[in-house]
Amino acid sequence: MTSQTQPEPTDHAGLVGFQKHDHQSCVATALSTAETRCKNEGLRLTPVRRKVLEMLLQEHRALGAYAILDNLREAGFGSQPPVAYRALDFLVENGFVHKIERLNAFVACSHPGAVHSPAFMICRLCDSVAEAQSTPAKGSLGAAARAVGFEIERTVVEAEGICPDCTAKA
Amino acid sequence: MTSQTQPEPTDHAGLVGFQKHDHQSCVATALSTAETRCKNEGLRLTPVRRKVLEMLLQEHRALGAYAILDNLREAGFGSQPPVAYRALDFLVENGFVHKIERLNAFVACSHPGAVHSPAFMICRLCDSVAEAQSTPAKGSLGAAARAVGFEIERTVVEAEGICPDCTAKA
DNA sequence: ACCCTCTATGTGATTTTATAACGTTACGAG
DNA sequence: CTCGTAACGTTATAAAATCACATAGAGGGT
Repeated sequence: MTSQTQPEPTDHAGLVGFQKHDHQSCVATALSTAETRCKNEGLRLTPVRRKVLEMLLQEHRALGAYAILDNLREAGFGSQPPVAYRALDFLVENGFVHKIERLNAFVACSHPGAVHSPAFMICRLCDSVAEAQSTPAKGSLGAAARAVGFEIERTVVEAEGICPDCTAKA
Repeated sequence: MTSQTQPEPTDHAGLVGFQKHDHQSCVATALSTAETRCKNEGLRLTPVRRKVLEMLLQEHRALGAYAILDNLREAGFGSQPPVAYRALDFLVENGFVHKIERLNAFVACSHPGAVHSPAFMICRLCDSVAEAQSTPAKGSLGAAARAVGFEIERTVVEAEGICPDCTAKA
């Protein structure tokens, strides 16, 4: 029962932003980039945190905290919710991972390094998630905010729909 | 204990989109507009649903499902979660209410009638929520979606920050 | 009016998501 | 080495959402 909620060995692994790519090298690159950045900035990419990031990079889709926790347990880490949530907090705060509010789930960042305000495309059929850049302050929302004097600190932009793969299948 | 999680009698009542207005008449108008629309479209604005909508119109901020439920209980309706969630489902499906994903909470729609894709400004200090229009398909997200062939069905756009009122106070 | 059906409501139980609280471990600065 | 802090592990609990099933009500056809 312990792995009941764990995702299947994914077959989405070939997609980033719905496009094929060499997934193994993409994971490896992202991990080592993260390691470098942590070293430079004095952040501690501990084993739990690293494992969570690796797991999320491996899947190009959003995983719930409890799916992540199952995976951690199997890897020999602590098995209580705070273990997963703390690692996720660290990764989110430092921009390695984003939370998808719509799904109460988490994805690895596809544009590591640069500060950015991400936007997501979420396929409601296969659950894959692609990350794009958004410029929320520039559109009508930004205009509205300026008009009333609202100071934007952070934005959540998530589009739900059908990914090209699923469109093709149908 | 039953009203523990209920919101204080609000002092946000004077604001829509962070602007002063005659709140009582705004609530009354919105309610009767909803009634008319339901009649025209054969929708049933039952007592529970009406009560939930009224409650959300009264507060110009997001209420959690359990705060709503407390209020329903006090008004003599059923007191179990599905009562609130079902009313909310109806109201959201028909555009009378929006869910704020960031807060797992609900607000009355400020632009009833027209089909629209809303955007929200959420004050992290006072929790007030203002609704604006967004045109997600027109910005960089829309461009990204078209580029990869993602078909957008629905968008979540939520800005978190400080409202003009709270800025003034600080 | 009656029955029938479909929708909505009420309730208990459970699942899923997230946090609080507290003791222990271990890293890193001095 | 030792001290302070950050990270971890665990128990417990809170908050958000859904499932399952029984009852009540509204509206249509006759």
